[in-house]
Amino acid sequence: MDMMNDGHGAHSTAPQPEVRGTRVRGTRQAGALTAVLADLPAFSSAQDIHAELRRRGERIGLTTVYRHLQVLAEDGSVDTIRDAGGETLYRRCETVSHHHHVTCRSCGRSVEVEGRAVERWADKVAAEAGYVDIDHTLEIFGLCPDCARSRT
Amino acid sequence: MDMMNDGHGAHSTAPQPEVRGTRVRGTRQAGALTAVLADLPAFSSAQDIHAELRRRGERIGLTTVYRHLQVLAEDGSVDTIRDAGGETLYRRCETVSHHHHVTCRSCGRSVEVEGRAVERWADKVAAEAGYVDIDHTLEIFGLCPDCARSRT
DNA sequence: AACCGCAATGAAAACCGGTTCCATCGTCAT
DNA sequence: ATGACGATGGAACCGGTTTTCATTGCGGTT
Repeated sequence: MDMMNDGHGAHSTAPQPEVRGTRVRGTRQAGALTAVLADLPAFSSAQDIHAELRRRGERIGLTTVYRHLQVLAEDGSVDTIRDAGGETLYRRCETVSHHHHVTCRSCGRSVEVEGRAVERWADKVAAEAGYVDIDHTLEIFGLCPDCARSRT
Repeated sequence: MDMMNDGHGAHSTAPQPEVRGTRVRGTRQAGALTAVLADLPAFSSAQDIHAELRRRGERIGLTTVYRHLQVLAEDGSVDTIRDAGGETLYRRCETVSHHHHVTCRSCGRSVEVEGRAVERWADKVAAEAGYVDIDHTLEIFGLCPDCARSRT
């Protein structure tokens, strides 16, 4: 049931891990994906990212895109959110600490916001109810200035 | 997503609405589903709800369960959340006003909590970023007392 | 009670995002 | 250059949800 993007469960693996002898290989595809992620300012679906890679002339399979995004998400290199349709969206992570997003439901652009107060609140109410091992998800959606304007 | 309320809230919008002539029909299936929802205290998937209906000897199709849950969710008669696997879970709504849930990730049982403070916070930070038409999703997961105990 | 129209139903098929298989490819240490 | 093994990717698969469409049955009418 649950075991996907958990709350940063395991301690990290460095960007370029090196597990005794065998190390992560630098492939053309991995580099291209990283490059595209660096360019995309908005949360995008794996399929959109794959399409963008193809648009740029990269030869890369959808499977590979999914695989890399999964790993990057575990690393904390990319943030993930679920849109209203349940689809997972990805974007390069800007800040390391825990944060939330205000995302444009039209274009996907988002800004990161601190959420310490909310976290404390969540932990508090959950604890009051007797729950333990608490985790939470919080996403804020709206229309960014640009999209709001062009929608008048 | 979009409201599909007929623009005639004229008379009775009761459990058994009858808007002008022929509209919502009182079917065996609809009743059974409502009954099961009334009994289930935890967030359950459409498939689980369907299984429970069958267990009770009801003849009802999975499609119908999905359709009803969809409508009830729009009505606000049932609350919905997404579990970690992206599956939608349903539960009868207890309080009318806006609220959030502290849900057990093991058994699905949940308690409703007020969230005015969080809402204000969400609206504030979003507004500061220039976003409008703000909406948000917030779910808290943990282990309920019972599940925490039996997990020693 | 018999009749009818249309909403409701539901089995099967379509859909869809995402994952797994596995044969092949390409990197990197030697 | 060579070989081993990780990386790749097209196809098959998976599971939840929606759509299709022929059939059913609720309810008002005759």
